[in-house]
Amino acid sequence: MEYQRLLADLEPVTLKFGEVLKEPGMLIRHVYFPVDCVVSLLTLVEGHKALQVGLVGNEGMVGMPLALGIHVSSHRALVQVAGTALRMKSSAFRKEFLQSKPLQQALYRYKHALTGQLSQSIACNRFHSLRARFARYLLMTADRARTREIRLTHEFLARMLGVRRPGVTKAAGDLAKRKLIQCGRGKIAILDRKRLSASSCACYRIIKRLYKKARTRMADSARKRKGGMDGTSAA
Amino acid sequence: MEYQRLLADLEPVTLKFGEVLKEPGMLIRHVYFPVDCVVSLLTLVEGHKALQVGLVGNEGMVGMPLALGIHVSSHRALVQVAGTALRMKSSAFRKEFLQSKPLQQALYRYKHALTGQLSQSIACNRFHSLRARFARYLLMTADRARTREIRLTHEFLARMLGVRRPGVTKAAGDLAKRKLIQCGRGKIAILDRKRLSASSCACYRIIKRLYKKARTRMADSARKRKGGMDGTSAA
DNA sequence: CGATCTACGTGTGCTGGCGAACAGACGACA
DNA sequence: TGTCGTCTGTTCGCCAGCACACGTAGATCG
Repeated sequence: MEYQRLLADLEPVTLKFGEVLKEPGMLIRHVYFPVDCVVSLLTLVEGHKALQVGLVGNEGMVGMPLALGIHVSSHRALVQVAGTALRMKSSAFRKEFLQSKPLQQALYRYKHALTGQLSQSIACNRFHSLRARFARYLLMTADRARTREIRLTHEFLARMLGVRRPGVTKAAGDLAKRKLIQCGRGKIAILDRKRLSASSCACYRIIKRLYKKARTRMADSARKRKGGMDGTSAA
Repeated sequence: MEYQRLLADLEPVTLKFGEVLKEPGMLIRHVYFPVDCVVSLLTLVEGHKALQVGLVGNEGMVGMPLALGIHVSSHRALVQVAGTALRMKSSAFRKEFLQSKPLQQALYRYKHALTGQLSQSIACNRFHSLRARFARYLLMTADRARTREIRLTHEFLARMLGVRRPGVTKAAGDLAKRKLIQCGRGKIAILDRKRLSASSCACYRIIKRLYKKARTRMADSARKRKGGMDGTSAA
């Protein structure tokens, strides 16, 4: 099987919350396949602000420019939910990538879905209320972390969403009053996924569908063998 | 030379304003290389609204999913400035694409720049004022149309920017008062590019730099031979 | 077990852009 | 040359989210 080579180059790593895997303009040294961690892709604005533009979990890879032959990162990649990932040196990745058609196909499909996510996010940021975007954010993160509880502060969420902190507190308060989520100090638990999804904008479902279309057995199978996954597929 | 084959498959076409080249979810039948026309990539929202997420001129291609092996469009592609383009059947394009490493490289680089444009647009839509975004839009369109005057109504611009029409009128009025632009019925002329650029957000310069990095001789040379270009490079 | 730090909750005034609506102005075409 | 349709200019009330600011409650640790 051709993934034998791939596996040999994959190295399991533990990623801590807040770790920065990539910085825009910097050389990409490794690609990461998240197993149970979640990584945010951020665009830096005016030097200080950093807005989330993409979210990568088990379904994807951090370091996508390499698949296009670009060796420099265009986003900041920030570990948003700690966990494990499989890591590979850029050189090894390029070598495998050029040799394996299925890997190419899988990553091109993923790239396409990621592009769709970006496009949708532009519209989302233009038209949708903070509350809807906040709900979408929670759902997308929970899906990728495969957990009901998210350990993030309002302050952090505000940065990701590009809004003020009290705005997040208010949005969270609203949803908590309606028993869709439950807030604690530095953590948010989803109580009612279904109704939370109804409170979020359609972007959540649209993006979910994009990744569903893009998914292939390949990436998952590589992870299962090496990463000790639980075998359930990402939502 | 390997572009000889490429040229044989390229067919010059005239594109009228308002023409829709692609519709999301539809099969991609042709790819287009704009010569002196400008094409907007739109994301549809809630069925009726359509927000501009990308702009394609001489520097790029319409139908990029094909370069990733995806045969279905993800955006609406709308001709925003009439003009000519070189068109190629999807099947011919795939064939050439798979055979030509330089073509692959050029398009992957372009794809990377386009991704950067999307990322930047997310931040732009979140943080920047209508006036700044309006100025950016004018500059980007003018750059690609290679003209000082843009023939678009406020109504149309409002749709592209995802705002109300009076909002555009106000933004245009502001800039006109300061002699940066001049408004006529259904047309806007840029009077002072430099100061207009200063009024736009940094996104304009950031995106410009992205495309500058991505540009290669290749795409231009193909166009020059067949398209009768003037030889100046896109701004 | 008290000090301190971090995170959450709330308030006030402000503004950019929204929705709707109307009036004036240019231009094409009869 | 008048008429009509399209495009532009402006207005009014409204609200989400901003900037700034202050108070309070869990956590942590000496």
